[in-house]
Order: sequence, then C-alpha cells, then structure tokens
Amino acid sequence: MKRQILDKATRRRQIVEAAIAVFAARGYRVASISDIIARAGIARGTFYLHFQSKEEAFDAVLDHFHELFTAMAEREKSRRYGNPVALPGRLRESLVEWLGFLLSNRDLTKIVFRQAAAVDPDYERKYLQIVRSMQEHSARAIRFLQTIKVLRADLDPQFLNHVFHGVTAQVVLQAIAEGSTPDLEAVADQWINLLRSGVLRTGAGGRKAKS
Amino acid sequence: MKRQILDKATRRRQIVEAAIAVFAARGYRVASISDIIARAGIARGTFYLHFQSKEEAFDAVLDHFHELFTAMAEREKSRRYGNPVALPGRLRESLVEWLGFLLSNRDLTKIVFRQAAAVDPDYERKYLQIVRSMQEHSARAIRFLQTIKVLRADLDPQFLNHVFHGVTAQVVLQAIAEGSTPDLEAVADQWINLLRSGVLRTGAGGRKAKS
Amino acid sequence: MKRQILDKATRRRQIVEAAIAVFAARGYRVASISDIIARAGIARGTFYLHFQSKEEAFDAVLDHFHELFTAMAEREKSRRYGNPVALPGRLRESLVEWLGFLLSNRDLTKIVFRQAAAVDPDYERKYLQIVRSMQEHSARAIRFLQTIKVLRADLDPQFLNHVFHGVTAQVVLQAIAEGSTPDLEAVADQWINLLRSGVLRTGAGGRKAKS
Amino acid sequence: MKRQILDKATRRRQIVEAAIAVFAARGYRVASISDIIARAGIARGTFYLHFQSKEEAFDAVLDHFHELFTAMAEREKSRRYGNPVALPGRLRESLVEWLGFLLSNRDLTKIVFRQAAAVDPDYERKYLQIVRSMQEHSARAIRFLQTIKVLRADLDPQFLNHVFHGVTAQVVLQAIAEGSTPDLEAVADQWINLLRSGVLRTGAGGRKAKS
DNA sequence: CATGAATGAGGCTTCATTCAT
DNA sequence: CATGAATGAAGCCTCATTCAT
Repeated sequence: MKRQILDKATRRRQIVEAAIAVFAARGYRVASISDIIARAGIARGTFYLHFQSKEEAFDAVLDHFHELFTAMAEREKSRRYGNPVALPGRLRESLVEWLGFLLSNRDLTKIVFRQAAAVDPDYERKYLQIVRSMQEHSARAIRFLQTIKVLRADLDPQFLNHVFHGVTAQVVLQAIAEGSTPDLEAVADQWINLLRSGVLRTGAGGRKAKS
Repeated sequence: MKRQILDKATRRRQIVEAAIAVFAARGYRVASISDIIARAGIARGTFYLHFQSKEEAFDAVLDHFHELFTAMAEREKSRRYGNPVALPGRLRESLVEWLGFLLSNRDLTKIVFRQAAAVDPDYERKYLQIVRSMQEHSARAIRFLQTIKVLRADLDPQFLNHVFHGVTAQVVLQAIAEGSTPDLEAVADQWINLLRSGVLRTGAGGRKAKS
Repeated sequence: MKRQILDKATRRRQIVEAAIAVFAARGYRVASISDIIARAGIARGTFYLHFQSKEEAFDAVLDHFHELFTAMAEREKSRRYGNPVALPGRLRESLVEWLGFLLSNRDLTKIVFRQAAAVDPDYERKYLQIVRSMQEHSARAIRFLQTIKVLRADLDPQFLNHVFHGVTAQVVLQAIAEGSTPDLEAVADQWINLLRSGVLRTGAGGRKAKS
Repeated sequence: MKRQILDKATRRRQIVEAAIAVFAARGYRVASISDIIARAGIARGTFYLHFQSKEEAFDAVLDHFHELFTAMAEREKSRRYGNPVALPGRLRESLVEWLGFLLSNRDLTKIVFRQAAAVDPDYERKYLQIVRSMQEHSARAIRFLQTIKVLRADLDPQFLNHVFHGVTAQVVLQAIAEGSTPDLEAVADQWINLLRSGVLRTGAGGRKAKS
C-alpha cells in the first residue's frame, strides 16, 4: 500500500475522526479495529502507533466531545455573565445553541448519548466523567437562574436538570435516528412555552405537599 | 450435574429471568452465554434447546418487557375511559404509576432504556418496535388529553411526547444507577407543577410564533 | 472436522504430550498454539478448554517433569535408606539410573535443561522451582554421603553439586543433540573412576590452601 | 532527536554493546529491536543500516564472544607451548583464567551459555559453531595433556571435556544468576583436588571395565 | 430433554522490517 | 548517514454455536 507520512497530530486526528464514525455506526463493542483502520485507510500497526488499545481510542473520542462541549460552555458562560441584566429570553438562545451544537456533531452525540445509561463496565469511568461535567454545567446555570429569579426557586434543581437533559436527549436522538433536522427555533419556542406557562389548560392537578 | 427436567415453559421463563439479570448487569454485547447459563444453573446445550441464538434470548427479554408494558397500558386505558369525566389530577396518578412500573422492574428498564439510542445494528428492529409502541401509547394519551382540553391544543404533541419520555428516562435511570428509590409522589408533584404553571418566574422569552 | 469426545484427563494428557514435543522442538517462545493444536489434532478452542494460556500449558509440562523426577527420587531414596550398609558402588547405579531417566524423556529433558540458565522473565518462577528441587535432592544425597564417609568431607558440597549437575547436563544434552544413546554403564565407569582416583597422573597442582 | 554521525565501525560497536545487554537481560526471543535501539539511543532505521535483521545482530554478538574467546585461547596456547616442561600446576592457572574470562564478560557468557542446549531453530548454526570451537579447543588441550602424561590416558577425552564444560557452566552461571563473584582460586583448588585424588573416601565402586 | 466437550471464525495486539523525508 | 512513521504478517485468546453421548 502507498505509504503516506503525516505528522503525529494530523494522523491522530484522522484516526479519531474515523473512530467517531465507526463507533457511532456500530457501537463500541461491535466496532472493530479493522473497521476503524479501514475507514481511516491506514495499516493495522499505524493505529497502535497512536493508541495503545481500542479503549484508548474511545477515550480520545470522548475527550474530543468534552473539549467541544467545554469550549461551547465557556462561550456561553462569558456571554451570560458578561450581560448581568440577562433577559430571560437568553434562555431560549441557549437552548437553540445547545441543540444546534449536538446536531452538528451527530456522530459524537450518538456515541455520548447512546450510552446515556450504559453500565458497560469498561468505559464507565471516562463516560461518567463527561456526563457529570455536562450535568454540573446545567446545574450551575439552573442555580444561577434561580438566584436571579428567572426560575422559580421552589422547584427541585435536580428535577429541572432532568427536564433539561431528558428533553434534549429525546429531541436530539430522534432527529439523529431519523436523519432529519428539526426547526430548532420552533423547538425552542415550544420549550420556552412549556417553561413559561405550563401545558395544562386548567390549574388542576397535584397534591399540595407530601403532608 | 443432576439433570433436572422441567416443562418447556418453565425452563424458558427461568432462562429469560437469568438473561434479564445478566443483560442488565453487563449489556448485550459483553454478556456471554456462559454468564446466562451459569446464572440459570443449566448446561450450555440446554440454552440452545430453548433459544436459537443469543439474539433470540434478548428478543425474548424485550418481549417480556413489552408484555408487562402492554398489560399496564391496558389497565390504564380502561380506567381512564371508564371514568369519562377525567379529572386533570388523573394525570398525576398516571405518572406515579408509570414511574413505579419502571422502578419495580429495574433490570428490564435498564436494558430497554440503556439502549435508548442504541443503533447497534443487530437488535435494532426489536428494540425500535418496543420504543415505538411506548411512544404511540403516550401519543394517543396526549392527543386524547388535547381533545378533551386538558392539555393545550397549540402545543406539538411530539414535543410533549419528548418531554414525557425524556424526563421519565432521566428520573428512572438516575434512580437505578444510584440504586435509590425516589419519592414518586414528590416527583409527580414537581412534574405536575411544571406542566400546570411552567417554571419561569416572569412571562419573558420566546418569539411570538414561527408565523 | 470429526469431533472426538474424550474425558477431561485424557484430553489434557494428550495436549501435554503435544506440548512437550513442540516446546522441545521449537522452544517456548517460538512454539505457537497453532503448533500444539496441529500436533494434538484438536481445534483451537479445545486447547483453551484445558489451559488458560500458553504459559499454563508450559507449566503443566514442567509439572509433568517434576512428577516424574520426584517419583524417581522417591524410589532412589527408599532404596538407599532401606539398605543402610550402602556400598559405595551404589553411587554408580544411581548415576546410571539418573542418566537413563533423562535420556528416556528426551523432549522433557531438552525443555528443562535447555533453559538451564534462562532468565526469560516469564516462566522463571516455575522453572527455578524445579531446578531448586533437583539441586536440593542431590545436595541432600551429597551431605548424606559425606556423613557416612563415602565422600570426603573436606570438599565443598556445592562444588560437588556443580560437578554432578554440570557433567550430567553435558552428557545428556550432547546425546540428545546428536540423537545418539551413549553407553550409560561406560559413562558411569568413567565417572566413578574420576571420583575415585582423580584423573591427574601425578600428584601435582593446587596451592595448599587459600592461606 | 539530534542526529549524531559516527563512523560505521564505532556505531556498529555501540549497537553490539546495546544488543549484548538486552539479549542477556531478556533473551533473544523476548528482546525487541525497540529494546536495543532504546539502549543504544539510536533511531529504528539506524539499526537496519548496520544489521540486516535481528538475527544478524545476534550473530554479531556471538562473533564478538568468539573473538574474545579466540584471543584468550591464543594467549593460552602460546604460553603453554612456550613452556614445554609444563608443570601440571599450569592447569590450575588455566582454570582460573577461563573462569575469570567468563565472569568478566557476564552478559556475553549469559547469552552463550544460556542457550547451551537451545535448539531454537533459528540461531542454531552460529551457536553450534561457537560451542564446537570451544569444545575443540579444550579437546586439543586434553589430548595434549594425555600425550605428555599429565592426564591419565585411559579416560575418554570426550568425557573429560564434558567434565570441564559442565562444571564451568554450573559454576559460572550460578555466580551470574546470584550476581556474586566466587573466589576463583578456591574453586580452582577444589577442582584440582577432584582431578588429582578423586572424591571418594574408599576405593570402592565401578566395574573393572567394559573390556 | 439435558449435558458439556468440541469447534473455529474473528477480535485485539505486537513487532520485525521498510521507506519517505 | 540518520530518522521515525508506516506496514502487515502472525500470535494469543474469546465465545457463539454444534453435536455426540
């Protein structure tokens, strides 16, 4: 086979990209090194020049997602805090941005969200670390919004977190499964609508408390 | 080993139970036939007397979940329609029931929800069938509630479906991961609260419409 | 391939025998599982039904040697002590017996002696254990012979041990390498001759002591 | 890495030295090119500029030993023949010298003696050549000593050769394995003692002869 | 029906060697 | 001369499935 020499970083990126596609398409367990090197167009040994094992490559993929996510979160944060008189409407922009981020990295999203509940003993550590990181990010945002009274303070922040992540996952994964692209603005509208006024027609429902 | 003879149905149930535990603990790919037969206390060949392959056993597990789910859904439906003057508060009961169902079948729930986004080429068909079945069930309920004006009619039913499934999944999987049991009544309260009045303090946010 | 079912012990013995031949012919590192199963006429998986790894099979081979050796040593010992008025001529018989034992298990001897100085980090433990066992056996014999004054007491027992093992190894390995069978009685005669009278014609040589 | 340019001979020596250390520490099979170049501090390609293969490097190591051995043997021979009225005590000096030579080249000795019985198909040729060379050297010496009646002529020269090489190997390898340095003079004394008077207390043992 | 030994395809990883720079 | 990225054959091991008893 023709021998193409690249510098370490480029080759590594190339392999990570192939790995993302393969892991997204077949899942960590089913994906084989053969799949990855075939997609990257490299020899078997070349893979091991950059990663010590399949697991390490998977870690690199997760790391890549984490970096992208962190970068986005940073941008978010600076903007949010840079404008202290945050209009609640800012929330809507965030939703669009977050959904857009996930949908423009479909394979990565598939990998990270697919294992959302995975307890596959192997890649647990790395994976949980990322999930925790994401949840902490939104938990902070929620607490902040409660502090500045954009969000009602009488709601359990964890429940709100579940709402945020659960709805996101559903929306995004459905779009990915279908290969479609939802109208993010419309989704955000629906969402904000729910958050603002609820969805029940009458004020019915609920005990007053656990009493 | 002593050779214990059981009738086909009993033996099959025994194996399915072992399979549920094993698939929940290790995931479909990592779980091995050895794990299953060890847990069921049977010989290797016996497994293949009842299932033609590992995948078929997994299908049986999903079928089992589906049966339980269908039974529950039936009970639900009859009750709902048996009481035509549906109080909106009925919704709350349904939430508690649904969450309770999932949490009292933790291993099954783990299996079904863990692969929520799985695109593992193999068990895709069976799995999607079940998910679709669940989503259709709730979609019907949502449409009904919109018809009888318990739910606002201007909201996208699919979005509401996402809210329902997404939040459920998050709440349930977190509890399962932690091995804890949340106060379902309290969760339902929070949820109804959200649905009734929203969570935003001010009426801010959102475009008027896509118009 | 035709499927021949054997009981565990028989199959295991069969594999060990194949392993002995292969390890003797190619050495531990060069020998492959493929070599062993080809020689045993079994499938790859069958090998792993009986041994967890190549190393474990090698251990079994060494164990086999050790058992044979121990059995021989036991027979030796009982005879020696059963006849307290041991004629020094008994020593000669022992030499013949020991050489004969090694030469009638050529492959095993090749394996054990070949690595005589091996420091191959892997199978060191097991191997050293066997060597130590053999050396201790002869050390005990030497001490005993010194006690009953068959051997001069002013000689370093360790040096005598070196003489015994060194000469044995040379004689045996040469025969094995050549595929020949030396006249053991003649070798023993030479040996006894050396031990009895030395080989130097005159009484020359050596400092009196380290002074 | 900085590119250090050396003349061919120097570089080659440098690599051989690294190879000696590595082969001694890990054995031919386990030692890798990576080990050697790491120790030599050179690039992978540089190794193949000087040796066509791993085996060729091993050959070079054996050649190096052979050269050292030959040089020593030459010195020995000239001295021996330069002093025609050989005192039998000269033998003792030779023993000390030979043991000393081996012990001051421990890594090489380990490599050469470790494989004493090796039948590793690959490096057999080269290895046997060296062993034969060493054995011929001592065989010549033995025959000479028999001719001048220092050694009894009725003993099989080959057996004496085995005694010589076997005891040497045992003594030397034990010292190397322990990392200790025996008192060579004392060892030589024991040895000469054995050769001169034997070790048996009484004149017992042995058939008269094969006659 | 039940058993468990046997099978072999296929996966992961190593490492001697090559070659573009 | 020197470098080190690239190659791919070959080795070890696992495990779903089969089948003789």
